[in-house]
Amino acid sequence: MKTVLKPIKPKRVSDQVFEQLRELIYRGELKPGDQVMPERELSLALGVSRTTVRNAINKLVVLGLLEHQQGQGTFVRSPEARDRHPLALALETEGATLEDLLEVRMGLECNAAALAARRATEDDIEVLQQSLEKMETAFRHKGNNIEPVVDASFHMAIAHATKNPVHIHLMKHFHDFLFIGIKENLRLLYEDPRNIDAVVEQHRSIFQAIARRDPDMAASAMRLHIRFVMLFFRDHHSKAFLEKVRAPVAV
Amino acid sequence: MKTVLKPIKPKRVSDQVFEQLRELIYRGELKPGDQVMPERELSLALGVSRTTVRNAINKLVVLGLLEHQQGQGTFVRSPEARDRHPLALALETEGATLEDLLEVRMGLECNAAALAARRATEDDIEVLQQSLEKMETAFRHKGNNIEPVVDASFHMAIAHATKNPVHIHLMKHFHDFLFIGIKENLRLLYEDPRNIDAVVEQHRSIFQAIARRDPDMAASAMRLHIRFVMLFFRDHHSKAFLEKVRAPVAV
DNA sequence: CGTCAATTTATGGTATGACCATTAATAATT
DNA sequence: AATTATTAATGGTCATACCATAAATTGACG
Repeated sequence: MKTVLKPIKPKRVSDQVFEQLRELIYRGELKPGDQVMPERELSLALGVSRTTVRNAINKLVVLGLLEHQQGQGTFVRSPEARDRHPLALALETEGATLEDLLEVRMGLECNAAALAARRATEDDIEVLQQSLEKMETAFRHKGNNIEPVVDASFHMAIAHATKNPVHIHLMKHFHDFLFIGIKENLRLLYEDPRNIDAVVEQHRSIFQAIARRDPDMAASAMRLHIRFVMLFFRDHHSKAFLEKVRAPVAV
Repeated sequence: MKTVLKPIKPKRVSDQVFEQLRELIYRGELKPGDQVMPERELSLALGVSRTTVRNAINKLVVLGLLEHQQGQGTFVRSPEARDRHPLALALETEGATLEDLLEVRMGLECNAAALAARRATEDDIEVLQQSLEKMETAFRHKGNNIEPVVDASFHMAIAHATKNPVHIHLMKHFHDFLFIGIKENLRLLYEDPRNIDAVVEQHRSIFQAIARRDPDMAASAMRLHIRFVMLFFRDHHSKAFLEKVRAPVAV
């Protein structure tokens, strides 16, 4: 019989720091514009040398997630400022549309939702619920000022709940063109409170399905959610197109 | 009058080193596969600290131009290899299994099959058919000597038929660790002619569904195919896995 | 009192030098 | 001849000190 060898991980320390920081950004705990802890503090807090911390941070700087400002600090770059991401760029040259992105997510995430419904731990469900509540309260308090990152964190939480390292890796690595690329458009979606309400409701359905361990319902709820977003943009774009046609004159 | 001021250069030392090295690569003085001077030598030759040299090199590594090999040196990456390895390497350290990969493919490719059924052109269908026939004849002539690449090309053909640049892009990046990484295991699958026969049959089902423009059937056929491979690897030492897969499968 | 320059402070950037970790080549052992 | 230890080369990490830059604070001066 073929023994399953243990998956040893000889990770570099700086890579582990890198992962942690990237996670903070993707989960929204470090929002665009935020200043990250100074290198000296970080090295102290993590128990590693400043050299190692610097390597990790530099990596994030090169990837466009962070930005150095000597004498001032290191800051999280706004997504709009990092449209130069190689992947995002590659997609543009291929003429990818928002709908293309959502189509792929349809396949990936419906499957992921089903897997999550089977394997989510109590902790996973806890995280999902928190993410959901975060969105609900943000909606009630600020009205139309919802950060797209809250949306993304919900989907990333589902990814983690699948316990599938390939899926998790995929979502992390391609996060930029799976979410960031459409952040501006998401703002459009969130301009209308009715849409926020609908999205929150859809998220709740997904959450409940996962919490009840119902894979089919989870996949189905996710499908409805993504389809909703898809239809919104299809509709919105056609509307914008019509407006352009009707008002062809000056600004 | 406003004179065009010189683009002042308050360059960081490490950036200057970075520029020099990048220039060497772009000008071809450092060709793919070449080893770059060890960090200690470089720092001596350039009259800067090793720290600075390392920063410059790390930047090039993140950008994919160089590649570290601890204990061995730092090498210039070939342009073709620049996109691939990071994913496959990262996955290994996370202990991803074959089943994890197939799970993700389940989501991606079932969706893709449905899309392909809707959008495939006559040319796409032609390519799919050729890929299918290639496998069939290879099976009849050489028996158990099927190259995994034939399998892969079928799936890539479906990806192209979706007309979704995001999916195509994803599959390209996926290809390396999705197919090449499991070459050995695929050989195992193809050792048994019955398996080849089954896989060919499954591919034919997928093809027919796409040719008949039946999205649901295409997705369903793809689901059966991937599940077959999944179950084979889950317990390929079991003689009776064929019976298991013939049994009703609810997904 | 207000303005502007000097000083302080916080933070990233560079410099040394030592040691750890990994790998391939080499020597030693059987 | 094959296997096993040793060594050497190289990237990775650590610790400490100091340099460079930019904001905040202070203080002299009008």
